[in-house]
Amino acid sequence: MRSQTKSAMRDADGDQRLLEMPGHLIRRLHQISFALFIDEAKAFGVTPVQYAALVAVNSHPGIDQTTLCNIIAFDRTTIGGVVGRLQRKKLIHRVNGAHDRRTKSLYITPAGRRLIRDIAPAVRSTQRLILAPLRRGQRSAFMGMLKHLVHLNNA
Amino acid sequence: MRSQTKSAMRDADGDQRLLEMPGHLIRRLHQISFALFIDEAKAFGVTPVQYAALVAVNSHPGIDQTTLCNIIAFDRTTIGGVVGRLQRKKLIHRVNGAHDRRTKSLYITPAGRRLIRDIAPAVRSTQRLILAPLRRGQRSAFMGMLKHLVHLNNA
DNA sequence: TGCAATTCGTCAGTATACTGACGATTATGC
DNA sequence: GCATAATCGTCAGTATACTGACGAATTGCA
Repeated sequence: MRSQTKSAMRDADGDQRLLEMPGHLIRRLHQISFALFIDEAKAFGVTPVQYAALVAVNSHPGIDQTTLCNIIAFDRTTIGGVVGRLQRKKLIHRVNGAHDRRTKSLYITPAGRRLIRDIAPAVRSTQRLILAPLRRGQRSAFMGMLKHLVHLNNA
Repeated sequence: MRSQTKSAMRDADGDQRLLEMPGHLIRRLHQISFALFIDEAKAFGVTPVQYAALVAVNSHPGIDQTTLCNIIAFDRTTIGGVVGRLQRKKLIHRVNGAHDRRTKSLYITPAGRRLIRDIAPAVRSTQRLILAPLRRGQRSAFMGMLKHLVHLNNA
C-alpha cells in the first residue's frame, strides 16, 4: 500500500472512515449482541425479540398486539410473526379481544412462564458478555449514554 | 398501578428490567440509526448496508464478494442480494473473476462514484444526528467504547 | 343516530441476516 | 498427477423490520 496514487489513498481512507462511523459500529454491535443471545440461550430456542415479547406479555396479561409493540418498540407488522411463532411453540396463547373485537388478547402459558424462569441465567450472562470488554467503571457510563441516545432520538 | 399484588409488581419490574438491558437498547439504537440514514438519504434510494458495500467496492476495485464481506462484516449470503440490488441500480458491475473462476469481481460505475460524492453530506448529517443527544465530550467517549466493544467481541 | 375518521391485525412487497447445503472450482498432500 | 480438502457464490429456509394498503371494527362528531 505504499506505491498507490494520492486518489487511491483517499479512497482507502474513505473505507476506513466508513468502518468508524457510528451507524456502522452500531449495526455490528447489534449483530454481535443478537448472536451472543442466540448462543447463550440456544437450549431454549428463542430469539431476543421473542424473549422480549414473552416478558412483556407476562407482565401485561391480556395485552393487545399494538400496545405490546409500543412497549418494546417493535413494528406493528413484525409483531404478527413474532407472536405467531410464540404461539406455535405454545409459550403464549391468543384470543379475540372481549371488549374490542379488532384486537387479539395475549396471555402467557405455564410453559412460557417456565421458560422465562429457566432462561434467566442465560439472559444475564448474555448482557454481561456484551459489556465484558469494557472496564467496570465504563459500563454504567456506556449504558447511560445508550439510554440517553435511544430515548432522545425517539422524538 | 397502586393496588396490584406483590407478584404483579415483580412482573412489571421484569418488564422494566428488559427495557434497560444492553441488548434491547442496542437493538433500538440500531433501528434508529438505520431509519435516520434512510430518511437523510432518501433522495438517493440506498440503504446503509448498500452504501457501505458501495464505498468498499470503490476503495477496492475488483474485490470479490467474500473479501468484501470480511471488510464490512456482512454475511456471505447476505451480500449476494445487496450486490444484486446495487447492480440493478447500475451503481456497480460484476464480472467473473479472471484468475479464480469461482469469484465475481466487483467494480464501481461512474454513477456509483457520483452517488458516493453526492450523498456525502447526508451521510455526515446522519452520523451527527445519531450522536446529537450526547454532549460534545461524551461523543468521543461513546465512540471509543463502541469501537472497543465491537473489536473485542469479534473474537 | 348515523356517517366519517380512526384503529387493529394482516397481507404483499422489499431488505437485511444467518444456517446448512450444494455445484463449481481451486488448493493441498501424498 | 490425482484424490482430498477447502473455498466461492448461491439456494432454500427461517427470522426480523418497515411501507403501503386493506377489511373489520370502533370512535367521534354533527
